[in-house]
Amino acid sequence: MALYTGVAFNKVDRKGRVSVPATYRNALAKQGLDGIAAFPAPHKPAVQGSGMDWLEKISVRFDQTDPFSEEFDDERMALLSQVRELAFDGDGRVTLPDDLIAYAGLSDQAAIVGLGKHFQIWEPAAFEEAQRAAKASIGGRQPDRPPAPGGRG
Amino acid sequence: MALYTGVAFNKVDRKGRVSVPATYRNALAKQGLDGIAAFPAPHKPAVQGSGMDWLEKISVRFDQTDPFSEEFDDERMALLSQVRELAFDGDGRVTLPDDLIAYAGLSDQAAIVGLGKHFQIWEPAAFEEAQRAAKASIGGRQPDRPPAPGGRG
DNA sequence: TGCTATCCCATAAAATCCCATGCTATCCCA
DNA sequence: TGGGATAGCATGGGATTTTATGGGATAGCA
Repeated sequence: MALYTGVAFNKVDRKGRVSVPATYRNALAKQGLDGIAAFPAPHKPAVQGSGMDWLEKISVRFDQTDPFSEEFDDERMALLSQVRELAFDGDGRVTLPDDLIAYAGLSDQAAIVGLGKHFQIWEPAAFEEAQRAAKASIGGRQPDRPPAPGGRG
Repeated sequence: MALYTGVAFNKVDRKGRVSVPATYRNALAKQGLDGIAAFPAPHKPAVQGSGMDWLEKISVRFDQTDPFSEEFDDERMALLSQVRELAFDGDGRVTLPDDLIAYAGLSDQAAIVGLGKHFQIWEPAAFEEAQRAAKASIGGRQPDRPPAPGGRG
């Protein structure tokens, strides 16, 4: 299984398009996926992304009860109604919907942050701040500059 | 496998027609279906829609229960007897019957809400409220960390 | 013949595709 | 090992195609 790592600072153009780092795309392509699933990251002002395989895993869980059970109704609606399936254009970009752009506070640049099995898209300044806070909270020594996505470190 | 996700706010015109989002139509078309199955959503003031696959699936589930049990009899009748097949017109719209419009309280706008294997058609304000409630009820639980079945973490 | 449901066409807006351009990293060869 | 050639990537913008939507024409039915 591929892991998303590193950070890329890419442009958000006037049409709301963002290049997904090639390393991510390659990882997704190996799974036969030609796009990503995106939704508002819980608790964070960011867009969370992953492969559609993740989405299918989620949905299976929702279908385990009888059709009249209300057990998962809330989760289904809270989650699935906010998920967007974004296909790559011919050049490996996705177009972010307006509501997700607004949720993450994006303007013309985006930090695409690898987090293992998923990744997040941040407004760069907000990301720097969140990263600073994260480093402080773990207290360890960290490199000043994050490695490029999928980089050799 | 295709999943219905995201929300579309579409018009309900004076003839009761609603555009089904193109992404949904494509998914339905793969099932060889040129329309949707629609019925009152259980427990919710909304129209529930799906392809035939979903109906077959729940039908099977009904049949797996103890044949002498009356547990699902009422529900089965309530649901399956109310299912209507709504065909697409040439432009990918369906005409909602008056009783379903009334049941969902629709006027001139509809929120078409993806819920995985099925979707629902809501009056927009009612949907916003339901979504807010749903989010609140699950808190910020991470989607990859499902609650134990039957439990509310 | 009046009403309703279905089909068909027109249009504006939006999403998608396609190509061109620098730039950078990689490869190849002397 | 230097340096040019090559391929891959991020980006911009325009052309094209799809969508969503409104309205009218047509056909079916009571």
